[in-house]
Amino acid sequence: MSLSHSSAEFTPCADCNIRYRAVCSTCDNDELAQLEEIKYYRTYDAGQPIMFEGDEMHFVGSVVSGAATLSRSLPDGRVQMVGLMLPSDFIGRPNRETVDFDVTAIQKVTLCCFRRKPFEAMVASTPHIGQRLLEMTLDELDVARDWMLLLGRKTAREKITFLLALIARRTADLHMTKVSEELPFEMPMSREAMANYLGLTIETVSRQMTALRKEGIITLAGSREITIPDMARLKAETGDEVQVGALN
Amino acid sequence: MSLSHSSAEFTPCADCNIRYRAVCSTCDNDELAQLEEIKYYRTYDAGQPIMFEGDEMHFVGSVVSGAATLSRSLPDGRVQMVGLMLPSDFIGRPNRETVDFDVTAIQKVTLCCFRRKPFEAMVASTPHIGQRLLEMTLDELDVARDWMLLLGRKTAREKITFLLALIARRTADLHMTKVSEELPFEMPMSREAMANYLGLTIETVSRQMTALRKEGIITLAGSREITIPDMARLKAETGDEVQVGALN
DNA sequence: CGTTACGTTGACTCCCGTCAAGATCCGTGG
DNA sequence: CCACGGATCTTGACGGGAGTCAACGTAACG
Repeated sequence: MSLSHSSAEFTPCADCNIRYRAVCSTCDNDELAQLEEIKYYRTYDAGQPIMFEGDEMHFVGSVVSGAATLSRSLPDGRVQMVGLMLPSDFIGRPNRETVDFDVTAIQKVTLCCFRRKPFEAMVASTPHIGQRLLEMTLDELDVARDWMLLLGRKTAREKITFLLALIARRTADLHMTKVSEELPFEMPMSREAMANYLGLTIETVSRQMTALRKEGIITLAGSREITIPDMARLKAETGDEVQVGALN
Repeated sequence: MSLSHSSAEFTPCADCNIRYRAVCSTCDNDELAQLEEIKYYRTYDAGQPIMFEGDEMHFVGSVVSGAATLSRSLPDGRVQMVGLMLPSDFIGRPNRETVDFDVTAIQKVTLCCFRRKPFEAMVASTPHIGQRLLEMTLDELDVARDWMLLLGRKTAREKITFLLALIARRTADLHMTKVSEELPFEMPMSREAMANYLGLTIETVSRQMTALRKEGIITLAGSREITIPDMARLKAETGDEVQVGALN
């Protein structure tokens, strides 16, 4: 038999790399012990589906490592990414029977899963978890609203440069490099995923990438190895910054 | 002195029309009494600003009647609506000092306000409120994600017909009319608000409305009085439905 | 009746999507 | 090791949908 996922080794919560950022970050030791009872790990390879829209939701859980996407589609096949789930992000919704978007691994991803029913019981009995979940959900809502501004009002170039700046910044944060100087990073997603994130076609994504390269705003080595020689110059293209030197 | 808002008569929570849907819906009598201590009403006329992005958030609260919008903007003035707040919806975010979008009344709106600090204390001490707030926030996130699909992937015509169907349905729900037959309703927002909702220009909105009128999909009496002779026909234009009769 | 805000319509432009052809990368197997 | 095939990415030609700019209509209101 070939499962679409595999189980991974058990890590004690105390040693977990997302211990202080995930839904469990405000739990005390007793609460962690309870969670440890109902948790298990799963990993999915890049490209593998994790859940399908309409499926029964058997578990909820946190992204421990890697990346997954949430996406919604129209009946004719158009797809829009609606969530990019990175380490510490929480997937699934308590008190909801079915999944309401497709969840897909875009990199090899490890999830810390909780069976839904016991988790719901814990949310009800453990205010800490509910409070943290509220905080995280409000943050996600904020992100979603910025994303709406991007989808509704930004040009293709602004969308692309915004995404590049976002990923570059996150990579820099992760590696503790300073943003001031030359910034090389790897794009964690395909052109198609970028297009679905930004509400564009892959052709437009590709053309914009080429244009940015030709203008020297980015350097490409292969399609995913990107260097940003001048972050300010990139940021100036996102539409988010006031243009200081602008005439009028 | 002319304030941008006025205070409204006090209504006991027990008599409130959003008693069973708002953030307080799961509160018991004691908890309601506590809320009643810190609540006050405010009304704003159509078009009036309620909060500005960046302002200190002095209060949070529920929409009791009327409608307000949340919107984000780019420095050059482009605007995207990111929330449409209707009766029972909750405005503001506990544990956040500043407002992060503009809040504007689009109809005469009455808010049931709670001073932020005491409300935060209640959220911390009253699990009921936090749980309800979590539920409502998750619902909003769902709405935001559908909205992202609309903004990123739908055509102008699909956007418009979706919005018309949405408002028509909500009006029908409110008046308990059956959706089967001819459905007249009033658009609660200007062409500009529609454009900001949909990520379009007012000209495109106007043109699409005219086109729909000429095709007999809607009837217009004035710019806001709309009748839908055949709901199925409107829905078929939204892109959300599988087209049963479609060849291939 | 003038003023002002709001909505409609037209002419034109251009950005981005569509369709199609190549190019590049990569894993698999002969 | 190289050939093959498929997936992914790039590039080009082209067209159309939606934006821009401008003029005009219409409704609301003092």
